[in-house]
Amino acid sequence: MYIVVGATGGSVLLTPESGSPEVVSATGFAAAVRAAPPDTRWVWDETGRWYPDLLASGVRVERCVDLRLSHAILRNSVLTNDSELATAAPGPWDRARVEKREQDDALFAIDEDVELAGEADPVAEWELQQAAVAASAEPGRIQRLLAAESAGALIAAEMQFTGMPWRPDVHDDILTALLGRRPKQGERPAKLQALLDEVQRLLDVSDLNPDSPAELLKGLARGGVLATSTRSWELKKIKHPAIGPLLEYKKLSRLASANGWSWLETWVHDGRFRPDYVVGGVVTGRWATSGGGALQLPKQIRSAVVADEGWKLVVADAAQLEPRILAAMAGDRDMVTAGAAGDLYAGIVASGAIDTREHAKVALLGAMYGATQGDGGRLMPQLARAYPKAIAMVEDAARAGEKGEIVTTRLGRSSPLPGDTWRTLQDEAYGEVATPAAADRARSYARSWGRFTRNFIVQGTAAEWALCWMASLRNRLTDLGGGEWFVDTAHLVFFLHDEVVVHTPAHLAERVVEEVRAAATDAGRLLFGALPAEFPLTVATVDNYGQAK
DNA sequence: GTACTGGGCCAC
DNA sequence: AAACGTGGCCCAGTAC
Repeated sequence: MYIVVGATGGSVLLTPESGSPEVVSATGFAAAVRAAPPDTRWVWDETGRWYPDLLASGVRVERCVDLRLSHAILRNSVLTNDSELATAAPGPWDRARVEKREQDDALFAIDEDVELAGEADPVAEWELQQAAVAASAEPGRIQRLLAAESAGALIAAEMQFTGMPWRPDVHDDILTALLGRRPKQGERPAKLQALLDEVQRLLDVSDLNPDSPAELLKGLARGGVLATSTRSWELKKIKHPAIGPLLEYKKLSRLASANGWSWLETWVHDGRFRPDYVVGGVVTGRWATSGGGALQLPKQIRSAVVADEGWKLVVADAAQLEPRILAAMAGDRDMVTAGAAGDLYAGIVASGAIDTREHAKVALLGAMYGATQGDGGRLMPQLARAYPKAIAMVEDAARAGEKGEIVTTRLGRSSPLPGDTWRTLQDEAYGEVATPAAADRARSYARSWGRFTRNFIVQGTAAEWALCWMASLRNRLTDLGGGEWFVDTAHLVFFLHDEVVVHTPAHLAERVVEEVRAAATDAGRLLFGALPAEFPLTVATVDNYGQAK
């Protein structure tokens, strides 16, 4: 049974599947959720607008429908493109998510432009969405995607609520060891200054400014070092005594500016790092984060993520996820078999298709990214001979993109159409006044969009697998129990594309490991049914995140 | 002061 | 080895 949640004035309007609507206060809403049967599906406009307050009141929601996220999928999906929802003009359900800051300003207060009584009525939208799914050629497919996306929204809110355990003292120790003591505002950390002094001395350029690429290039030139750019991998090729300390300066300088003391003060509070996850924030369906750079935590500082006393971190990542997704969605049994024993790349070598593991890896990555040069590009024909179905699938996706067509993931997330510039360029290339240069440019843009669609189907389907994995894991962790929710129970605290971190009481850790693996099997079945595609995990039970991998 | 862009680098 | 996908963030430089 579902209950649609809407706002009316300062109150909450609850419209159940059967029975009459009810108006409750904000606090009454939390009580109503607590009192409802646990399998109630709460249908609301946006999870980030309702769930944080419920969590703060100690109320957990098992299932929801996030109408905004679902709307975005249904509007674009080829599986529902005939629906009333998809053919209507863009409306309030197409707006961007409510920013967290705005939510803080006005918790249950309603903005004029998102007034729910009118055209943004969640009851009407919910009906349109159900109709769109029901009329779809494959309702089960899109249904699973919507369920996974909404579960993801709940998980994102819960992870932000609990936060990832973070020890500022350990972080500070790491910074101090690498950079020296925390400097005064506007000063360079001691070790950075020492490295810079050395670079300037070795180049004999006393005013070299390392922090501006353009200035650095000029400074290097004055010291007799001719570089074409200041990229680390370019500088590495140059033999000069100043290059070593310069590269070290760049590395440490990045750490200081991106994840240094000011990051710590801004993003870690009360021993927790609480990133703002943006579910479906990437076109492919991957998550993004806003603020704190949670998806780019450098390995250098991961040991500051320390389990609480008496707790453990279970860190699990899906090994070679994207190539396995490619094999499974293409139904390429030979490639699936190559991955069955554990290491897919080793399996490809064992099958005789490619000579070394390293070559197998770059060839496969090249197939998914659209490599044309280097080892990746060179090995493609070999890979295509050994695994024709898998390679044909990504090649077809690339050809579709080059023609400006839409491609779709396993569960039904469709790619956007290329923009106006793209179309104009293509049209010009075939027009009356076409020049060779225009044709080249058009071809280059077309190929570029082909690489996007090629990657979209794999990355997007991998994102679906990861959502199903997490959704299943969340249910399994709930079933594990252990006491008061979050206080005594294992829960997700971090997600990174193909990797999860569970914070768990130490005595539950072994069972969490089993559930994480079982959830991966669930995800494989949800996406690929009976096809025996393996999605092995690397799992580590550790005291700090730095010990994993 | 704010808004935007490009260079660079971190993650997957 | 360095060109091949998705991002975010920081910084410097520039335009307004």
